[in-house]
Amino acid sequence: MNELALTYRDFASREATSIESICRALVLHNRDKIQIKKEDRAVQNMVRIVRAVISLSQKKGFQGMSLRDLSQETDLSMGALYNYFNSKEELFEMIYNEGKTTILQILETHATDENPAIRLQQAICAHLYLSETLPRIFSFFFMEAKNLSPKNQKNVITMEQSSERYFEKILLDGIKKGIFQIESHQLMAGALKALLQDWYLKRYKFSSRKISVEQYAQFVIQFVETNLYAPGNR
Amino acid sequence: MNELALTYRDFASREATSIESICRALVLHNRDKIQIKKEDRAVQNMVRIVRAVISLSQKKGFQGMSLRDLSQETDLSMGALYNYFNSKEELFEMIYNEGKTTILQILETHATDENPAIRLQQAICAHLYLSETLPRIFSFFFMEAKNLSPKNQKNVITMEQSSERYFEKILLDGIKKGIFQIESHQLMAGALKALLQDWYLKRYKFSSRKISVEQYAQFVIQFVETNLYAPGNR
DNA sequence: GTCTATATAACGATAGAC
DNA sequence: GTCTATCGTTATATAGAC
Repeated sequence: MNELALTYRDFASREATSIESICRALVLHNRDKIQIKKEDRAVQNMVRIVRAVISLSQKKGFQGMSLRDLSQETDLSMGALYNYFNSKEELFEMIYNEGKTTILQILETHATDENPAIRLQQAICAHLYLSETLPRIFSFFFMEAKNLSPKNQKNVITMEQSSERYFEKILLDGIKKGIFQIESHQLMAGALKALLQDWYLKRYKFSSRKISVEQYAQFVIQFVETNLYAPGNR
Repeated sequence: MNELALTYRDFASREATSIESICRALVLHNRDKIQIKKEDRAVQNMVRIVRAVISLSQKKGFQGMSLRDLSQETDLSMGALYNYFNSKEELFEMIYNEGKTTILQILETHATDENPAIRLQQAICAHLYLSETLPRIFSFFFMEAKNLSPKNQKNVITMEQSSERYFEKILLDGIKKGIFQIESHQLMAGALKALLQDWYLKRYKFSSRKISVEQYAQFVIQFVETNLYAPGNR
């Protein structure tokens, strides 16, 4: 087995990403909307709320989740919930925006090598490891993006495509430096993104087959690289 | 450009798949649930209903779609709608089951060559062309499968995985005959499925880049085949 | 076969006691 | 800071006129 450019262990030790850390940032960024004064209590309960939202959305969709469902799942009354947000829609946007910020930040932190071949491997690993840590957040974003209000719909495209553009840039750099031989960096980046998404959208499949995230990273890198260096590629 | 094992033109001329034909089958299979006696009228209005369901679900999800929305979009009153189904959940299941049957049938019809290399190309093309004809139905299935009642959840897995298993079988056959050299036919089939799903889940992307379904078919075949014949493959 | 009108339940959201 | 009680609205579903 080849060495991975980034191991899950290394990634996990450098990034303490969790729902907790996202919720702390979320509380700080929305101090005006959240009426609870004690920060620790606000974060603590927001964690329960976010966990419940993601879990219930997975079962019936965000629109299908009622605030009574949410109240029951969090053991907070309806009245209490409304101290943490002003409307159901606002709750969605708080979660969405905070997750988006966190994810994009982390992806850019880990792929830094100046050799595009290595940078590509780092980016693939970082994306997979992050979605391994927060699989339900990733699939929540993918499945519920349509619930964003029209004014925020632009951001969806930005989020959905921004990581793809990041891969495109790496591929372009590799082509320019004569390392990669490919015809369409756009199709290639899109295909790569599809393979990365599969990891969190079909989680049950991989876990039932006992495939680890590092094994899958290795597979994806191999699968893509075969096409980057094959001269017959169209 | 290599010749495709199956062109879109050939596929389209053999298959007259459309929402209309699916709705006709749907009406016939649910004669007990639909109270409209004249078949033609039933089919005609069911087409409007199904189109509206898929369109509204795309915007706000099936759960987020109210029957008032549906009434407005179809120009049928609430009362009239209930002559076509007995509950919102039943409507969902009628559409889901009928689409599932149709799709699986068609996929199996087109990949028949005894050479696994060619059969694989045929299956890839058939899957892409069918999802090109009915893109919104495919993404409806993917996004809304969670709305199935628990007793039908088993079927989801069957539907989601049955086409993947079909690809697995082709790959296994190719390995046995010494044509393909791959380590894990399961990972390979999964990756292939992810690439095929990308076509209907990210439709806006491909259409804005003016990539035709045949171009994408060519790309996917190339992308996968490079890995089937590369001896370095893990 | 389709309509209008309505029954009944659940929804998001708020007010005020504690 | 959280609760209970309840507001006004909207949901699914049905009944009966045409």
